[in-house]
Amino acid sequence: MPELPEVETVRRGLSELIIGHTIVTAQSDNPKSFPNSPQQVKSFLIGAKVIDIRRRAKLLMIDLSTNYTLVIHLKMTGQLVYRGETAFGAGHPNDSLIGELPDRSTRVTLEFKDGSKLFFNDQRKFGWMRLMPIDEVADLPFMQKVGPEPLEADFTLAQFTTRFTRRGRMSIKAALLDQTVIAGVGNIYADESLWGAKIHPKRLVNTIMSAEFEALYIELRLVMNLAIDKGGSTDKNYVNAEGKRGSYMDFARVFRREGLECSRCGTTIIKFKVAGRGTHICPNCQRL
DNA sequence: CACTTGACCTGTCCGC
DNA sequence: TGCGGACAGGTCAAGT
Repeated sequence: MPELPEVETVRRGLSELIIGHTIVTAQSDNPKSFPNSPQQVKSFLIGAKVIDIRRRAKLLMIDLSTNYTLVIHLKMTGQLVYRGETAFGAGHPNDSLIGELPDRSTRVTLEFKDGSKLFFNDQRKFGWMRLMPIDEVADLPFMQKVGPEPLEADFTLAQFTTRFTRRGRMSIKAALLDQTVIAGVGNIYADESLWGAKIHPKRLVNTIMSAEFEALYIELRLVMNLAIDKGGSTDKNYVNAEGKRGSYMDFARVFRREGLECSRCGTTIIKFKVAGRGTHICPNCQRL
């Protein structure tokens, strides 16, 4: 499930692959995945050149020479995979997680002038891409209320702690997952950072000590930066812009490790539900 | 207003 | 082997 590190990995990969390319055709099989009208597509997407690719929280924005942008949310199973005409042809040896494209989960296909293509795949159809004027992005309700970027250099411990104060009666895990508190945290990095900070996910925010907030602030940034270094986490579906897996799961300390030993104390890791999400902890390191 | 639950989807896995 | 149901989780709308 793409969270901040996965979306950032896709952003970096796509930046290398499609900036400067001109879109010549666009096809979609599903209006929910790509709701724009044919007229909008013809006027603002076809013939447009890719100028820049940005990320905010878990959203990607592919900025175009028409002053429009493709805003994209991958949700749980979305993939953005680029294929050159020859580099990843059928049967070509590579370590891609997926095969020939398009396949049955392909929702949108963009073709560039040189014949290469960008595929938006999404098994569960929760994800979407939407063409809109660049200067209207800031007006989206989500953009109005989303919290700060946790990896920005100027994001301080004081800001981090303050963001939680209005969520005092919520569990710390629910607050971490709340995009209006901090941007980009999902289930994987919530569990991983709480283990690192030795905080039980059900602890109410107003019981968290300042030293624990400091540990969580440090761990969250550590874990997300490591995940970006490793190209993100591939649990089931996630792949980067070349269709390849991320390797953070090889370094995960609790996520999807129920039944295995905690690397810090040897206690068996357990799984249960918090805030409606599958949650993994070391019951010895993380206590209520 | 603060917070929780259900809906959106489809593929996979488990138990009978 | 087939089948029903639980489960996976990001976000928004609806409900408490």
